Amino acid sequence: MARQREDTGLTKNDPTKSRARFRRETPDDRRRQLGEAALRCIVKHGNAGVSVRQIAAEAGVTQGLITHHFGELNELVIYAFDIMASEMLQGLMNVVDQADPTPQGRLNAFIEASFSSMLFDRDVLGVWVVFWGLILHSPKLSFSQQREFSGYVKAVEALLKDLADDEEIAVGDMRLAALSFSALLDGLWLAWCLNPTTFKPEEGVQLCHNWIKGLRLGAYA
Amino acid sequence: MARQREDTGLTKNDPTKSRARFRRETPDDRRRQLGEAALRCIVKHGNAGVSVRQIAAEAGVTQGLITHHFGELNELVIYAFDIMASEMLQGLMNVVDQADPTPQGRLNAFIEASFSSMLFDRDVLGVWVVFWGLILHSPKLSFSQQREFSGYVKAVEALLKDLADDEEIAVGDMRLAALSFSALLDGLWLAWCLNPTTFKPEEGVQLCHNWIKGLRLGAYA
DNA sequence: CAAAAAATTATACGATCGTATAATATCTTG
DNA sequence: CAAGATATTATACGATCGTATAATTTTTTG
Repeated sequence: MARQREDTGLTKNDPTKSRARFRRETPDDRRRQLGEAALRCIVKHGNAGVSVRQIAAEAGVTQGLITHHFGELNELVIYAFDIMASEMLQGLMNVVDQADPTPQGRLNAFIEASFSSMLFDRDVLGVWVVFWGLILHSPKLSFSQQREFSGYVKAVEALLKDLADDEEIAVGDMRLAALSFSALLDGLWLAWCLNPTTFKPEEGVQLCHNWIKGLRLGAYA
Repeated sequence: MARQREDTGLTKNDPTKSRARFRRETPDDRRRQLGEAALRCIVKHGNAGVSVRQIAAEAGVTQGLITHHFGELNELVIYAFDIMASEMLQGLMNVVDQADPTPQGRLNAFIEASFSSMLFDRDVLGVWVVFWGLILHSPKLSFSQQREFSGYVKAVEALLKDLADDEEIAVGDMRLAALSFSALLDGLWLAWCLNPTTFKPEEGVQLCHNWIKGLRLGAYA
């Protein structure tokens, strides 16, 4: 029996303008498009979205392109993770940099942004959860995550250190304090996304301020 | 061309003793065995372990049994989640109940157990991460998780309330305080499992005590 | 001990999966 | 404008997936 031709699900890659049937793109551009398509697939279908065919279709391209540009699917996944992680931290720090340039103002902006729809979003968590699962089983991806997490905690540590310096708060180990605050943020994020009826984002903001009050009162001296 | 017979991968289900080729079990027993086999598969292979064939092989049984006892795979997954979640909370509370029966002793035991290998384990997180991913896309599983999380936070709240009553600590909203402490624990757990070099479990315990010190100093009044 | 009940196996079907290979189309360059 | 470089498509292969169905085996029961 003859094998049936596979359906590519191809829909896009419009040359738009010329009569060409597809457009050639710079490897960098195409890789970026594929990375972003991968993120959209993960948002839509979770782990099931991590698939050569689905991602290629989402990018409006045939499957072979992924092999061509990334060798294997896992490499595309790592690339997509780096896109997402860096964009997220970038977005967060942009908000901070546009805030009132006092230690208090910057930290407040960081907290508000953390509980805004930019991060406090089930779709966003969904993507992270998929990556966490992969990180636990892929050394390469684990390495990327370590870089990302280190950058995040360092940013938090800088914010807290500025506050502590400004207000002369005694803190024994600033790295640990930053770790604690990061963990609080992540934990609240996780809890809310898994079950948004548990508490309101404003209550999350309040709890962050309570944590900072503890810092001010010397709980971490 | 004739279709090739599928390999069942069957290895167990020994009748051991009689000459029977397989053993009939109570539906309850078999369901439990399949649930535990599912958890082992998830530990070993992450999301990829959630598969009828792999779970059946792990349980030493053929695939049809899963359809027979659960109808569809998703139902088995929900059952496995309930097994894991209830065993975890149960194990935690057993430790607490065997501790020095003062509010301080019980809370300390809870913290120590949270950072012991019972929970602070990459394999354990790996299972949770898989379930989180499924919870975000399965309403039925989401419902199970809400029950589980509610029970967990209530337990934390009871521990904190006993401490606050005993030491006459002012706490504005005990539910929110418990939510914060739970989030801290979860966040540290997540961070450490994804990258165990970030901090030492003892440092995590220290951070919990710092949080409680903040509570004592009135940060949540 | 025969017969009914139901737990379990056996098998099949159609989908989708990741990757490899060769053909083809587009774009750049001389 | 021809020709080379390579981005892209087209196609194939074998594996695994979830579920449905029917045959078989064990166990209970009358």
